[in-house]
Amino acid sequence: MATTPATGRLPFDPIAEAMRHWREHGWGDATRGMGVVTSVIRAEQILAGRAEEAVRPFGLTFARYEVLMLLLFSQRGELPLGKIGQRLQVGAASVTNAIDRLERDRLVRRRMNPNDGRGVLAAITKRGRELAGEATAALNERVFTGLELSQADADTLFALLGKLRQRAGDFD
Amino acid sequence: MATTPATGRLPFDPIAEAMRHWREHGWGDATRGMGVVTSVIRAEQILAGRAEEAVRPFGLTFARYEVLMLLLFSQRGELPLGKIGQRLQVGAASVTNAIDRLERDRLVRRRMNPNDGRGVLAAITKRGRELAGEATAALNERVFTGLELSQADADTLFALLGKLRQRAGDFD
DNA sequence: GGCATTTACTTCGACGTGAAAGTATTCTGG
DNA sequence: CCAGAATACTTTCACGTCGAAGTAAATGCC
Repeated sequence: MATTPATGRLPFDPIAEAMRHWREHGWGDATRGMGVVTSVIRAEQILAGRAEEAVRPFGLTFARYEVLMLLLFSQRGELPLGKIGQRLQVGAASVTNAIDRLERDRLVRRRMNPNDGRGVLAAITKRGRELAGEATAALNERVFTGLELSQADADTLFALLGKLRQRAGDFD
Repeated sequence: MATTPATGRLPFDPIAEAMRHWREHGWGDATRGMGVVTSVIRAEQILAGRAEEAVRPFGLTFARYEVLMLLLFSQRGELPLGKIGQRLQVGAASVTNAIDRLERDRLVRRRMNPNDGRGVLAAITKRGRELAGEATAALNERVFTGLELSQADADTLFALLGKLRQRAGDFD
């Protein structure tokens, strides 16, 4: 009848396997980078999947949740769409899309930007604030706490990813 | 006229900023996890974006490239679709989709599985092998080498992500 | 002031992905 | 041997994302 999304777990590490192939083909100098990139991608699949799952009961996606939190934390509870894209590092089209759906669910309202005739402000609603709070509680409890890494490992991982992000030109 | 995808870089780390908010709201025990999860997601955006870019000139996406490499490395140059999903950890629908497009571009051919009437084998073609080789050269040169991390940092990062993946039940 | 350029969004199309449901085939327990 | 369950794919739908192109308003520069 119905099929589940993810398949079963493997008896070996597919990334280690790929690295073996890389070496065998004489691409040794790229092996480390390949392993890192592939690992980041796979870790993201796992963690993002959990986040998505935690937030789904609230009718949210993680992308929309992020927009909501950004607005929640903003001083006036509203931001120009462009700023949102900048902060979340997604293209303008993605922001338009997210705001469309948040507005459909009355979690956000679009407003003309009084200081810029081209601009649009997304303003979080009361409902939006409430839902953001509930979704955060779920995320904190079901995903952010209880990661399968010691605090020291988590700190190291965070630091290394920060280094990578910064050097990649993400901020600063 | 046309707008570029990503916006400019920020003068501060948006993740550090979010962590500050988390602490202010009394969610201190989830702050570390939030930082790690968010960092992994953001790092993936950066690295996957580069990989996608490197592979695009060959008419490939990274997802399809991965399928191609899996077939290239397989002993007979062909695998049942189910195995592919298992190895890449994606759902059956995604595999069907990827194979559809690879077949459209004649990089892969579908074959009935002689040992299982329900099954389908994806077999890489000569063109597929050639393109996979070229795309790999581009990836190795433009993405996998020259990561902005020292070898030691890269090794640590790889090890930590491996620990995370394994404990999350990815393999083993 | 007035025209070219830039900026802020929106729209459209292509793509990958998960969820859910459908079909065909193989396996299993009695 | 056969009915029910599990498998292997496919299909459809919702969604997020990028790339490209379009519109409208603000800026810049003579």
